[in-house]
Amino acid sequence: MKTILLVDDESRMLDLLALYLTPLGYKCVKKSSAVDAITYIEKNHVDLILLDVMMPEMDGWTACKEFKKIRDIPIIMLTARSEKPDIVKGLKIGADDYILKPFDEEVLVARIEAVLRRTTTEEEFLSFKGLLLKPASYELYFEDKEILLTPKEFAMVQLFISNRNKVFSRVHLIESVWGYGVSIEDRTIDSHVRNIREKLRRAGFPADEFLLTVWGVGYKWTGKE
Amino acid sequence: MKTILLVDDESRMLDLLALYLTPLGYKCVKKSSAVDAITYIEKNHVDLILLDVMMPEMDGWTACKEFKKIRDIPIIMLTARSEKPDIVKGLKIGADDYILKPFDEEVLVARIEAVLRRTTTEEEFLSFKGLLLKPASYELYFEDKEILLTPKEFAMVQLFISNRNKVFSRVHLIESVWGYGVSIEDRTIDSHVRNIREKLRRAGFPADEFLLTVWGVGYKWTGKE
DNA sequence: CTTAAATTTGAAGAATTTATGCAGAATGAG
DNA sequence: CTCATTCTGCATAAATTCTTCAAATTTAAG
Repeated sequence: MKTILLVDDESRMLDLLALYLTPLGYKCVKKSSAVDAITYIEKNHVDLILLDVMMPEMDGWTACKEFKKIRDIPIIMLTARSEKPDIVKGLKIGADDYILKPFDEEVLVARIEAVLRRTTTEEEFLSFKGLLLKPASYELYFEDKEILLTPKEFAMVQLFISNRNKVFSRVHLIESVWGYGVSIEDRTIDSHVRNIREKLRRAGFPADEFLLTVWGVGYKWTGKE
Repeated sequence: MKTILLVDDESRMLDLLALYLTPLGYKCVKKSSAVDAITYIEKNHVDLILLDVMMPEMDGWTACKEFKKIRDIPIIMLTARSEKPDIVKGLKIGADDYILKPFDEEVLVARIEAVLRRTTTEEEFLSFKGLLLKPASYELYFEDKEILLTPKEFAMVQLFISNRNKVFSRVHLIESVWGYGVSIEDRTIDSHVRNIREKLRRAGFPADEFLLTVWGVGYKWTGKE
């Protein structure tokens, strides 16, 4: 069962959304502020966030960025404004889609399903030759020894391990880990790769055999099973 | 380079779309009817279709279904800002996204890139008499032995193997591998060809039988299967 | 068989890309 | 606010690839 986090300052809207979605088999969690939502996300599993753009304390754009910092959960923005800059803004910040208010049930459901369909690939944990990566708790182990990774490092390792043998260009890495439209120097990627290798090595994992440099192209994690 | 097929009965709209997209490096193909579009799709590679909903002979919904029958190409519908139920209709039929008219350049591009990013499939591979080339991982094998290629070498081998029996002039090779407008000596091509042959030969693959010199013209990769 | 043109080959410098050390900036916790 | 961590990116060195030249060789044609 998928969990959808509803974030809106109007309780009427929260009720309405839950009314539509609960009968379809979604577990709905209502939060009336971004702050509450963040607190919830940090400790619970959420499959999708429905986020109202216009809220008093923290606006939707800021909230969206904050959510993405914590974990990469798909976000659909609910916006009353149909102005184009906002749409672009949302997509660049990392929103996966947006729905214009007022909406009708069909639009809502179609959008939600579309987003879930294309983002649902999360696994409980990833393992690779003694490495055990738990996305939910942000933990990485090598033979029961924990390797402490920073958020960026973790995101990169996760991306690599779940896409083995695929070469990622630095641009691609930036888009995947930092998000669309973020400008980061290529050398910064190198720095993170170095740190990852270092940490893995120090834990006893032969990083140099698996996290490879593809000269002139990017990096890839090699190896089968 | 990605190819975008533009389908609209209004030539002004076709021109406008192409005007936006061509400078961004997309190859645009304009068709003024769904029928023409279908004919084109059947015989050509297309990465994305921008499809206007309102057209005289065959409407966008029908067209969308017809396109999907031929091949699963991502489709973005261009739809008037008024009709909301249509959005659902489109998504259910198989459209990947929609753009409301009138749109501006930023929205258009953001949408297109978003769709391309999430529909671009990968991990095809090319094989040829014991050779196995994997573009996604930048790997080339001959009978389970890996052959390490540099970026230029890899691009050339990929080009040759995917265009067997076709003669490439040095000028053509430069345009394909280095890109338009890059000035490179013809001899440089020869050097790369030599290095490729050398590496293949050393791995046990009879390169001299397949990567042939066409005297006075260029090079070609020969062979069927 | 001879000659001119094209290609192959060897070698080396040029150019590009990556690794690494380091430090300031940004971020987050208390 | 202060301190610790993380992020970012520069500078330099090291590694790899790219490009070109020129000599040797091969090819096509008369």
